Amino acid sequence: MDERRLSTRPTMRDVADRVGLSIKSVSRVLNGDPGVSEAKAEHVLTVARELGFRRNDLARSLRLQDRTETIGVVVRQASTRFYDSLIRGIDEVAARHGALVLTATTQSAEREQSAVLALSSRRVDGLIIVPSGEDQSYLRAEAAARMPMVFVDRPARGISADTVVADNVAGGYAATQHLIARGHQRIGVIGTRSSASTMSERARGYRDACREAGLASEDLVRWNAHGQEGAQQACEELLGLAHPPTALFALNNVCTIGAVRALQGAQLSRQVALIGFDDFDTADLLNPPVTVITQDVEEMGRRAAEAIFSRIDGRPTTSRREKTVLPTTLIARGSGEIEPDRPVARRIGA
Amino acid sequence: MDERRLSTRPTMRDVADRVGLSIKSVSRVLNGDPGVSEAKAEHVLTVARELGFRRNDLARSLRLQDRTETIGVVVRQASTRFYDSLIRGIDEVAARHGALVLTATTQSAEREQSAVLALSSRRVDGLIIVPSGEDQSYLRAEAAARMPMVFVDRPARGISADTVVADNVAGGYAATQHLIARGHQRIGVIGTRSSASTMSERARGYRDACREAGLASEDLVRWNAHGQEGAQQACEELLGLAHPPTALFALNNVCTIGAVRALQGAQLSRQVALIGFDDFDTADLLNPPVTVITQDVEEMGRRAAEAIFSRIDGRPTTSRREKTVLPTTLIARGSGEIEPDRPVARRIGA
DNA sequence: CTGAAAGCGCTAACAA
DNA sequence: TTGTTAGCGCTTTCAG
Repeated sequence: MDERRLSTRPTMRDVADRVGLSIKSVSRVLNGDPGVSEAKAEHVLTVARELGFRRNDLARSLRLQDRTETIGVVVRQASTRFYDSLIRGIDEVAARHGALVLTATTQSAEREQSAVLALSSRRVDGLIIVPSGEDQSYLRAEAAARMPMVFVDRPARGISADTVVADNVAGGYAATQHLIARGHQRIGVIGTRSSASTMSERARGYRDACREAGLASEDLVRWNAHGQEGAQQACEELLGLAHPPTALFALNNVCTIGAVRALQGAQLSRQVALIGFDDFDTADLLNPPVTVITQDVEEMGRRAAEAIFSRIDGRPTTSRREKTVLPTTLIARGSGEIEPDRPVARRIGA
Repeated sequence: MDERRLSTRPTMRDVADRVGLSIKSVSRVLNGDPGVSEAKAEHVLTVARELGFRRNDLARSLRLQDRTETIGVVVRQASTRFYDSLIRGIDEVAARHGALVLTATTQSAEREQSAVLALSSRRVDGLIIVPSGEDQSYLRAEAAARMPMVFVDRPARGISADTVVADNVAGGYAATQHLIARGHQRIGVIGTRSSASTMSERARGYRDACREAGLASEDLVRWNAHGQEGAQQACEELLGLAHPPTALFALNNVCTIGAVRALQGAQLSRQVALIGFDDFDTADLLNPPVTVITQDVEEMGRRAAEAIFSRIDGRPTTSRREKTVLPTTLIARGSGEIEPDRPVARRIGA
């Protein structure tokens, strides 16, 4: 109705003046504190609504000594499915605790630090971080101040903190085992950065399984397959070897899709088996349907959030760091069950 | 090194005391303001680092009258690809403006309001909202206070504000036209909520094209196909009709994947054409590859962010509402080019 | 039931 | 170059 001067938002002062009460009484009403007569409380509420009052949580949190009822999440935007499920899990728990979840996404590992520190400066009550940078020692001050924080997917480096991860080694082992059991002797691996712990652990599981079966492995591992194109190229290179692998193990989502692309593109005389780490929406719709190792990312989010809130609520022996390792599961859909040297059927259509 | 008492984070006061300077000088140094001798500045920086000082941005923003250098984004977690690209576009622009992008995701339309208002109470400088609720009039107070806000994907209801949307009608029209041009006379449509403007507009485009071609349309539209399962069922129902459609138009991502599932599952004697609204990662890997209508979601994010910042920076004639409509593009991959009554080729493999 | 005063951590305005 | 004072909007004593 009335044209306010210029983006000045009403304060409790304004409401109090309009109602003819003290600012404190207004505060009480607006926070549902007892000790204000029904009639006056009603009036305050009405006026607050008329004025479009929104409590300034900056001021409130400042006064409340850094309780912002907010937890910050920092993720690098890459494997989308991972992010989605993670947030879903976190949200579920945070909602129960009445906290707002604020996510900052970073497009590159370099920006991780600034995003995290920005959140810290805004005094979030806790931090859930999917580390993408090489080193998290920049969080030492927060650790010293006992800010609750949990690292998800990979452990932090340069600092000790709670961690929630999948059992990547076991997942890599299971995938490889699955292929070996079907007779594969040459299994190619496509991964992004060998420096990322998730990647290196999945590869370790692969190597363990190969060693146990008495197979060579190292010469069939291709790192630095970045993006779908990179993964596709790495696969094509593997498939072009004089003595090519009969099966592939893609260490993440993006690599898997790149591999599918490579396999569909190449005119191969033999079908090549494929197992991918991490599930994706259309995995069962591809031809052949893609066998994957899944991790329960939503559960990772839930566990991470629970860890945060138990620290926030100051659960007893708070100083010990906890590392939660969640199991992985193999979902057989077809691509991982292809046997070595199985001839390719005729293509559909044209 | 030293064990702080209990999660009390150091303030400028602490730094000042340690250095033997006034709090104001510390403030100057920490904000890169001029007027402090090189030597003392150096000392301040060192001590601040030792203490693990992080400026309290709650206090800073409070003092600075609601400039938090933060913009809030509210999305409902549903079509993941949409969200990802949107944030990427927003981040790009926000980074140029030195602002932090904080995203609150809601798992249901009902929580949209509380997430938005929580952000508003935290005094973000601007709000980018992908509305999922039916009514946004709860934002009247923010509008009155001239808080910069932009609605993306759908316009707001109950309030007038800047909007960035795709040309959904044109997209729906193009998809339908494309099918009609290939001889289809019965085109089925699968959508979620007819109350969502995106959905209804895409359907309008469909109807326009049908009418122009003199085709009946209404009896082949199926609403309330929620989730992949719902979409799949709706498709199966359409395909089971006595006089089934020869082509399908899926109004969003999820519907498209559900449709693919239905088409793969059904043992049809004739191939059915399919066009989906909105692209997805593996669309070109499916069999047949899926023809889609794409919208440039990243650009939507960029435009939205630019609109926000131009309001924040108080660009002149600020009071007019702007509606940006971005074009859509049809990407032909195969599924949309199938002609009516084309027999199904033999399936690969088993 | 109601209110006055103090202060959370910071910065702008104004001295010195 | 440096420091003092006041106050952002709120909540917590502690009095009326």
